[in-house]
Amino acid sequence: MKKYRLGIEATLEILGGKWKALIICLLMSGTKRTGELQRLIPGISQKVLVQQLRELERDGVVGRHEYSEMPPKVEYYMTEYGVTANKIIDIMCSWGRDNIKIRQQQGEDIELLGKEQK
Amino acid sequence: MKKYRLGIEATLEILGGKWKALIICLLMSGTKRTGELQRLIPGISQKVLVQQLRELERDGVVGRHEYSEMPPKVEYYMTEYGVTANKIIDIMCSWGRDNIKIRQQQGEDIELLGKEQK
DNA sequence: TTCAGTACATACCTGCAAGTAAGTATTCAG
DNA sequence: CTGAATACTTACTTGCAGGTATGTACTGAA
Repeated sequence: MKKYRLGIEATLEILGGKWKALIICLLMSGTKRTGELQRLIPGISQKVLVQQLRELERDGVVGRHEYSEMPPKVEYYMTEYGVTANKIIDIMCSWGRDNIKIRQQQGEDIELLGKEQK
Repeated sequence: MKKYRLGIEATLEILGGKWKALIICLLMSGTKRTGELQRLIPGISQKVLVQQLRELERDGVVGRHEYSEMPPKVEYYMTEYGVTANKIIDIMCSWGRDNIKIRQQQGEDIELLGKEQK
């Protein structure tokens, strides 16, 4: 019997992996192929990418569509349920961005890459 | 130079520790002493509690007030900045609770302890 | 003079998420 | 029949968050 003390624990299990939020952000803007994700996330290894995608799939957040073609082609997309996480991701992103700004103003040597919209 | 790809990474660094969200939830409802927190979080070790509190303090989320009394007395509380995380914590909690409910309906052997309000 | 209460620190250990590197399967193009 | 392209496995290694156990400092009560 698995026990949670707070709902947030379940949330962190699903979205708290090192790369999961990033993967979700990318899939939010549309279906992506495996190799595409890999190119969009420099630094992640293939093993870990597949692993995180499998976990997100298991948790019902992303879907996987395998075309029976050769060479292989697999696409990942947000499920209907996964899209409900949108609000969380957005809030966490904007709070984090604010936090980074504050720390920059305090002279910390940090940077937010890319221009996240909003 | 520390680099972030998305704001959410900074958020997870601050709120993503194993016990941090729980600590914040408890402090949301008022100032607490060290020992009090320890009693409210069965399972956490003293070392880790202190460690997480220090990190939250370093990140400006909680404040620490030390009374110069004997025996020692220390109190922790949410800072003005920390309170801005309220919305995140709430959303993550409610999304997680929904997730747990769904999984229970699917017959998974999990449970949400305590009766979180709302 | 020993113990209880409080809030730590310090040293050491462990498990698991993540990283590295190499192998598998399939088909078509040349 | 070799190599490229794609999407994976599998085996091994590493780093570090978190856990365990014990020590320190201070004072008043018994």
